[in-house]
Amino acid sequence: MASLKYKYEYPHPAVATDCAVFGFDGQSIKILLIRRGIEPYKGLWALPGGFLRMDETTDQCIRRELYEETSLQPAVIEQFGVFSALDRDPRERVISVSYYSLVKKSDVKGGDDASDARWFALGALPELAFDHKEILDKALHTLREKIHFEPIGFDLMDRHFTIPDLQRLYESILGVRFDRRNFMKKILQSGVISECNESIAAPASRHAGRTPKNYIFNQDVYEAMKGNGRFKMEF
Amino acid sequence: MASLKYKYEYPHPAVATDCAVFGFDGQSIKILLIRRGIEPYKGLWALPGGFLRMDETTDQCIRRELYEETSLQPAVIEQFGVFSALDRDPRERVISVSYYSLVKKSDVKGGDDASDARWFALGALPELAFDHKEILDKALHTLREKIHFEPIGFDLMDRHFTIPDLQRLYESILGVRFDRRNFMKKILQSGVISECNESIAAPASRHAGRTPKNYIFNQDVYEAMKGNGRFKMEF
DNA sequence: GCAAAAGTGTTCTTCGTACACCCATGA
DNA sequence: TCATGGGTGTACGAAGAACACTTTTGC
Repeated sequence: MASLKYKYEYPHPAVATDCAVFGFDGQSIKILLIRRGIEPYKGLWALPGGFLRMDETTDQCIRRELYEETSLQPAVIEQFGVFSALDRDPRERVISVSYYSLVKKSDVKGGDDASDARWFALGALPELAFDHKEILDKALHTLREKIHFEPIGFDLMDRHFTIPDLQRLYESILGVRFDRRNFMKKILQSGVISECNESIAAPASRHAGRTPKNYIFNQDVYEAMKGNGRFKMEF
Repeated sequence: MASLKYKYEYPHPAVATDCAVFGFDGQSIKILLIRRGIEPYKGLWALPGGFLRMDETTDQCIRRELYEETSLQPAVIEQFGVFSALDRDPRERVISVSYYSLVKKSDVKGGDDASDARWFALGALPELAFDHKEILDKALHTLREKIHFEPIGFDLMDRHFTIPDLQRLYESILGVRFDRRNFMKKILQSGVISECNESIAAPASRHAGRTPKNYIFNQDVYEAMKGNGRFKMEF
């Protein structure tokens, strides 16, 4: 048996971080899961994450674990909840500090082909280890609340994107349909995106229909809005 | 020295909970703080809270600590963040799972006269122990975000209240002033409050002016709104 | 040429906002 | 009686919602 060399006057729980990584493939929102290679729950899928070290904050911990397990270094990682049920891990008492992350398709090159990491559609989730289904549900709920008031859609798409893609992203996250004309009018009026005339490498093969225009997100315009008025993306 | 009888294979941090308790006295929003009787930071003021036990979740922990330290059993306690800086506690590595709570003046009878617990106005805060100023700032930020879309004002007031009181509460939390007529029109139109003709015990001594009407919050109306439309209290 | 998807403008309604006067109460 | 604060309604402008046809593209 391993040596028990860390000693405390009072009992301490273990602390771990977990992260629900969201991605968008042009059609619908996806979740990145990792297949567990060890017990407990060996063979089941789980959120990336791992135990906190003494020389790192929880933010640093989840970034390190994400990089180790998926090669991702996402721009956006937000902490949204803590899970502390007594029996959530059969090995010992573990507190999970939970995060969600938004990644662009173009960032994923590394982690995507790892055989033990895969993207899953929300409607086709496998059975998850631990209480990770509960964590994922809360992450999704938080994301849905947040998308109304922060331009998080752009964190999920490439720098150049089309308005129909953006609309599909919103529709996929919120599970509703919008009127194309009103969506376009609203997002354009807000000023946070502008047309982009550079020719883009891959026009992304589609099946039929007119070729949509490309746009870019104006981070600076949004930053200015935060102070004065308020960015809203409700329908 | 105390015996170190709890042993682990890997190092574990301690886990504690802290809670920013908000109350409203009819004029402005207040915070409940506790004076520390022991080192570290002895004599300074701190948020109520304490260490997690192995037989309780963090939610149970903060409720227990609140009751022990302030005799409060608040209806509303929400977890909003985790603080994990390496040096936030000089004794050992401590992760703080942080909550805010909303209490009614009428609930406070117990904890209010405890000599080591006091309400402070936001503009007159004493020096706080640990990183509790940072925790409080984030709690306040969360509260400000939330008040736009959830009727949390009613959790801070007695069951019977007046519209001017409610307006002062919103103004105090958000730090702005509203037009009386528009405020009243909006809150009445929403349907979540209705006039209450029962005579109320103490009309709350005021200095001058017409006696305001009493209203009550319709929880059921609000619950119905959550599904269909959306409760908004923006100005 | 046909099906699928994208671009474009107008009308109507709803909501937000600005604004002034009278009334009840306590000092 | 005067000062303080509460109650009430209207008019204007901005934003949201509903709505149809034409254009481009792949098959």
